[in-house]
Amino acid sequence: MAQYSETLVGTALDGVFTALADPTRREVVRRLGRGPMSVGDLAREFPMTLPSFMKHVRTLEANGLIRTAKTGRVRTCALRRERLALVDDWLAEQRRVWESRTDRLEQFVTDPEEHQ
Amino acid sequence: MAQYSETLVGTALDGVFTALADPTRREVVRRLGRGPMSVGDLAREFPMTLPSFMKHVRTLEANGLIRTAKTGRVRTCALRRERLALVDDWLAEQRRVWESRTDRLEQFVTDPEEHQ
DNA sequence: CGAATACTGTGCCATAAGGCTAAGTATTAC
DNA sequence: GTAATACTTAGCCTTATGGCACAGTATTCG
Repeated sequence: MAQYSETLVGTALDGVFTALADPTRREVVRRLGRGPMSVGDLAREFPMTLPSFMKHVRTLEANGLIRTAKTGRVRTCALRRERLALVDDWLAEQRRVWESRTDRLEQFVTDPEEHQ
Repeated sequence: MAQYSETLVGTALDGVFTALADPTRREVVRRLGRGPMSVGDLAREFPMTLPSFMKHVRTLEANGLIRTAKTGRVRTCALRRERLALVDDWLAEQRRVWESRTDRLEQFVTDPEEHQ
C-alpha cells in the first residue's frame, strides 16, 4: 500500500493549499498582487484584531506565499508569485493524468453511467 | 473595512482548497483522474483504516471534487474535473490583478528593495 | 523625554481535522 | 441461511486552526 505519487509526502503543496484555503489569506494574496503593503495597511481592511491577522501573515510567509521584512517599526509584505506556480504545476499534472485516460479505458469495469 | 473581493465569503474556493490541502485527498483525486474506482479499491492504497479513509471521501464529495454512488454494497467514486477549474479561475484572476500592477506603480511608497 | 504608533508575545478558548477502535447494516457468495 | 464482504455509524482522542484580550517592545513624533 501507500506509495503516494508526490515524492515527499508533507510537500510544499500541503502548505500552499492550506494557506489558500482561508478567505482572509486569499484576499491578502490578492491585495499583494497589486504591490507590497505594510501589515498595518493590510490589517485595516479585515474584521479582526491585529494579532489574529498576524497569524495569517505568518502562515502565508511560512508557506512561502509572501515575503516580509521589517524596516523601523513597519513590516512590509510582498507576494511571491513563483510559489503560486506550484498550484499551476499540480493542476497541469492532473490534466496529464486524465488525458492519458482513454489509453486504459478497459480498466473501468464499473457501471457505465458512472463514467462522467 | 472588510469587503472581501470574492462576493460570497464562505465560497466554494474555501472547500476546494481545503480538500486539496491534504496529501491523501490529492492522491485520491490523482487516481480518480485515471477513471472511477470503488472506495475499497482506493482505500487499499492508503495507510489508514477504512473509516478514516471514508472521511476523506466524504470531504471530497462535500466539496464537489468527486461524485459517488452506491450500487449494491459497493460505492464507486468518480472525479468531477470541472470543479478543479475553480482553482484555475482563481489563479487566472490573480494574474489579471498583478498584470495591471504597473498601471499603479505610484502607490508603492515603500522601500524600493521590497519591490520583488 | 514622553507619547503615539506598529507591531509582537503570551495565553486562553472553541471548534474542526484526522486518526483510531468497535460495533452495526446491507449485499453477495457458498 | 450462514458467512464473508463492503461499507457505515458512533464515540473517543490528540493536535491544529482561527479568533480573542492583554501586556510588552521597539520606533518615531512632537
